[in-house]
Amino acid sequence: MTPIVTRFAPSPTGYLHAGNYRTAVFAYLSAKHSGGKFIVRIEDTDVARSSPEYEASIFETLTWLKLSPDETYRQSEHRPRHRELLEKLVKDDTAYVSKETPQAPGDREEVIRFRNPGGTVTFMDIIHGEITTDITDLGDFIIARSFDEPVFHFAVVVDDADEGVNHVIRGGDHISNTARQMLIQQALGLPMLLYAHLPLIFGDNHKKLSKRSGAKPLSEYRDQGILPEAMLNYIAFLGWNPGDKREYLSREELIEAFGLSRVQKGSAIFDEVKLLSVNQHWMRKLSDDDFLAHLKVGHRMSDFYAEQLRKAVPLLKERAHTFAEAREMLSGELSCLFNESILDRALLVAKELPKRVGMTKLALESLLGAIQSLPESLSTEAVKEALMPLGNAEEAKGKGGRGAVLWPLRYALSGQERSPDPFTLVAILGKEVALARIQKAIGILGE
RNA sequence: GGCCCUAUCGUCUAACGGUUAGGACGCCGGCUUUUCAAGCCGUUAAUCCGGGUUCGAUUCCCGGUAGGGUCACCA
Repeated sequence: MTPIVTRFAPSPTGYLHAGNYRTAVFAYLSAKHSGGKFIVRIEDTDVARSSPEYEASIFETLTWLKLSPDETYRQSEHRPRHRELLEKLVKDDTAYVSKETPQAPGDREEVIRFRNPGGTVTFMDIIHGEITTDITDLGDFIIARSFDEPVFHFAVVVDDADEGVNHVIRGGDHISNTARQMLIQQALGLPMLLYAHLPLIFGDNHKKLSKRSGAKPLSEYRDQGILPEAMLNYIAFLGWNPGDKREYLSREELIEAFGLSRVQKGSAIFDEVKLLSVNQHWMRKLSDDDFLAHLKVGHRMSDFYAEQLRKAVPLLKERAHTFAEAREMLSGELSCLFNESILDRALLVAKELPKRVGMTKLALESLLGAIQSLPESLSTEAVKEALMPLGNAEEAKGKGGRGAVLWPLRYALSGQERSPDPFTLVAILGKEVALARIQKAIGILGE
C-alpha cells in the first residue's frame, strides 16, 4: 500500500471540538496505518479571524490527545509561494483581477477571480464513490482578496501540493468545495489528490457539531477527567469499526486495524453517555499509581489521608466514570473513609429507633467482639468470613435477616445512606477506627 | 429554494443477495454481601415508504419521503 500523506488543517478561529478532532483522528490513523505522514497545517489565511491563542489551544489539545504531527505548517508562512502562483494564473489568464463593488465592510475594490470553464466536475471519493458537481452556477469564484491574500481554496491546493499531500481526508462539509479546488489544481498543473470526505458528527440537535452550535471544547473533557485513550477509542468508533467484535482498542490497535474502507457514509451522533462508559473502561485499566496521578488531589495531604486514598482506588475504579466524578465521591459517598466526624446521630437514630433499638444495639455489640478478634491486617475477604456468620445467624432467626446486623454495621461505619459494603469498610478503616465508630454508635443508641 | 450527501434498535454499529437481522452503550427487570456502585442473567427495541431486478432483497436499480451539508472577499 502506498503511504498516505495527509493533513489536518484547522483554522485558528476557535478551539478544537469533537467534530474537528474526529477528522484529525481519522487522518492520523490513516497516515499511521499506512506508514505515511500526518501533517498539521494551521490555516490562518484569514488574518482578521485568526488568533495565536486559538492556535496555541489547538496544539495544546492535540498534545493532550497525543496526536503528534510529523510536520507542522502555518499557511501564512507560504505567502510568497501563493503570490507567485497567483501571478502565474493571472498571466495565463485563467484568473483575472476583477473590479468589484464592495458589498460588505472589509470587501475590496479589486479581487482575483478564477475563470470558470463551466460544466461538471467528477471525482472519486474513497468513502462515497463518484461525486459529480455542476460548477456553472459557481460563476467566476474568488481565489484571492489580493496577491498577498489568497483565499482558502487557493492556499489549500498550493500547500497540499508543496507539502507532498496525497490524500485529503476532511469533513463532508467540504464536498462542495472539492470541484473548485480541483479546477485550481488543474490550472496550476498540480497532481491529482485522493479524497475521503468523512461523514459529519452531529450533536443532540442532529446538526453538525460546531462551536456555534455549542460543541464543547475538548479541553472541557480533559478537565472532566476523560482519558485521551478513551476519547480516541470512542471517536474512532464513531463512523468506523474494525470489522470484528472488539469494542475497546488502544492507539496501537487502532492504527493496526484502521482503514478508510470501513468508514461509514452516514453521519453519527456524539453520545456522551457512551463516551463515559468507554472512559470507565480505560480508567480501570490504569495502574493504581497512574490512577492516583490522574486523580490530582491535593499534593499536601496527611499520611493517613494518603494511605486511605490508596486503599480507595479499587472502589473508585469500580464506581467512577470520570476523574471529576471520582473526586466528588471522595468528598461524598466515600468521605467516610477519611473523615472522623461522619456519624450523624439524627440519621442513625431515626432509621433504627422506632422498633428495635435493643436489637440494633445487640447486633453492634456482638460485632464489636467479632471485630476485636480479627487480625491487625485486614482483607475484605477475611472480614467477610469473620462477620458473615453473625448475619447468617440472624437470617436463620427470620425477621430482619442479615440486614439486621449488616445494615447497622454499615451505617455505624459510614454514617451514610449510601456507601461501600460493610466488609470493605471495616477492611479499609482498620480495626481501631471501626471499633471506635461502632462504640460511638452504641453510645448514641444507648441514650 | 438550487446543487450535493445520507438512511438497520433511543444511540454507535454488524450482517459474499439466503441469519430466528447479531453486538455494544443506554433503558427496564431479576440475582447477589436487604444501601449505593460494580458484577452476572434476562427483557424491550430496528432494516423509512413504494416500485422494480431476482427463485430470494437490509444488501442492487429507480422514485418518493425524511434528515443533513453547502451555496462568503470564513475555513
